[in-house]
Amino acid sequence: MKLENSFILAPGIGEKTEQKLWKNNVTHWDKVSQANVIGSTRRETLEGFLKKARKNLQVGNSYFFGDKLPNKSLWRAYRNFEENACFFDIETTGLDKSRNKVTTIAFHRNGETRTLVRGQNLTRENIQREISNSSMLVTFNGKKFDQPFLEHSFDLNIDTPHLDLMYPCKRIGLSGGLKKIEKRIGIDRDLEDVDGREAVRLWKKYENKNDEDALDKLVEYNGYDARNLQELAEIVHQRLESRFYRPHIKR
DNA sequence: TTTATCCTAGTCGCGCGGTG
DNA sequence: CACCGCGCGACTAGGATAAA
Repeated sequence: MKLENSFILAPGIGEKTEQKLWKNNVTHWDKVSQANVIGSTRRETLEGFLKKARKNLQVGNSYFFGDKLPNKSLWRAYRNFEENACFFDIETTGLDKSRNKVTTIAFHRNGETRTLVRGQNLTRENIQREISNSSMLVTFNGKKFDQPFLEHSFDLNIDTPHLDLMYPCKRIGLSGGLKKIEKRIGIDRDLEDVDGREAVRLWKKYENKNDEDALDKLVEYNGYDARNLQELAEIVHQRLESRFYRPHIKR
């Protein structure tokens, strides 16, 4: 499903009203004019809003929808903005953003993975550019870890719509950490022996002993993390759709 | 095993739109 | 005009995660 199938982003429309619309075959913005399940006052308000929404969709303004959709439903914007969605993941020297440093960041967008490395190209400007070129950020637990860590470390203020897959995963019964979820739904991963802890060691090896192989391995691991997020997003979207949309529409 | 953070889900009360 | 259902903001409780 796409944004054009959603109505809860409009003021005065909640889940119940949206489901009523769907049930009556109003499954697209373009069908609102034929809607007879809501009164004319509501319909006119809705159509006025949809006019603005169409404009913002046309120019690809994801921020408009990020503001209107509750986080719980942000996944509905994924199909509309996946082209410039940025799947990203950071590696650090530890958990504490006030004590530890970012070592590498992998950005995966439009099928390409770009990695920033501390001491080479990991700069505020490069991060800023990656973020501002993105319609939407996609992470796992990034709302609590990756984004705040970046904001603190590089004095950034990130307001790009951010789809944190951890919460949708929980809704469809997937929890226990990213690696565990990947295994459960059959996402392959090389470098199975590497985890966050090992990532810290790899960085130390590189930094202290100039071990380029360690850095290569870290970058490769970081890239897998980012790319796997895209696979996960596909699966999560599919499952959310079949659970929270399809049951409400006529076939 | 901890820590801060942000989520979802649930409840409550107010106000409004729609209905008869 | 009286009632019901819904949206919605405010609030609370509880669950789950990051990397080491």
